[in-house]
Amino acid sequence: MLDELMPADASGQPCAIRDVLDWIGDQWSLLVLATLAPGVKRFSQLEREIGDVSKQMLSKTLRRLEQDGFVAREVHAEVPPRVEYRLTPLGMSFLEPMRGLIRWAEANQAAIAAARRVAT
Amino acid sequence: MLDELMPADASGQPCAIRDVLDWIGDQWSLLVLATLAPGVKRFSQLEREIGDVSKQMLSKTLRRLEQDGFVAREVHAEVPPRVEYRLTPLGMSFLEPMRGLIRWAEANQAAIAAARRVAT
DNA sequence: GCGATCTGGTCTATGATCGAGACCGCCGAC
DNA sequence: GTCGGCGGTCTCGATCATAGACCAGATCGC
Repeated sequence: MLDELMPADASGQPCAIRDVLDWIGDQWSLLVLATLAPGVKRFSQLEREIGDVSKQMLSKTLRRLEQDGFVAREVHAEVPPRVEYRLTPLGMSFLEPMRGLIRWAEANQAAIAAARRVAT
Repeated sequence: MLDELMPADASGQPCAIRDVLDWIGDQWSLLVLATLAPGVKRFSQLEREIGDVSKQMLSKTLRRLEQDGFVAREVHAEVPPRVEYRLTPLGMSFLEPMRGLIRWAEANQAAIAAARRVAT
């Protein structure tokens, strides 16, 4: 598993780690996914909840997540316009392993903060 | 867990997801960690195995991972110089949840590739 | 002796990327 | 009429990554 990380090794398969990093390895995707976890949200709601994301990056991130099938976008033709984003089943299934990562992060936050302080 | 993602919410705690993203959310950290998983490696060995990382980014990434306590750096005063990198226990423990993510990636690679193709 | 080579990096020039904030059309409230 | 909310897009600098040249120190072939 871990040995399959060449850009594209002899077997020609594109390497899962690299793919997952391509999909969600940027600054915001994970945050958006996590913010969307509790349920349907609107654009400005995401903007507010995440707090320090620019509209541009939020828009871009959402479009990419939509393209990759992690979130679904639903436009309601009202005034003012209402656009809702929700996790697809794929997006939800992705949250599963993510939870493991977050749990780890919570458990080891202190250890890393300590390591960082000690570092010369 | 997932609802704790504000930049720094009322409770003042720095939000685990954001932290984990700060630590390993960049393009190369995860790849380096995974490459280092099988055991001790030298700088140029990492460079070769990862393949498309620049020396600069590899150097920078390694220094950050070292600072954060994920990898240990050992310099042998020989000629030519030899520098070895290895995972610390913290780094190894991090690989645990990562494996879940990689498994997910492998299982869902096809689904995402499909979603991407369908995307208008 | 004399250059080539190996190592683990750093430095520099150049291009990609990102964030802040202005701007947009639409409409209802004031 | 003009102010605001909505869901974005556009433009402008600042930041960031990438490729590739360069470095010291020692050893190797010749």
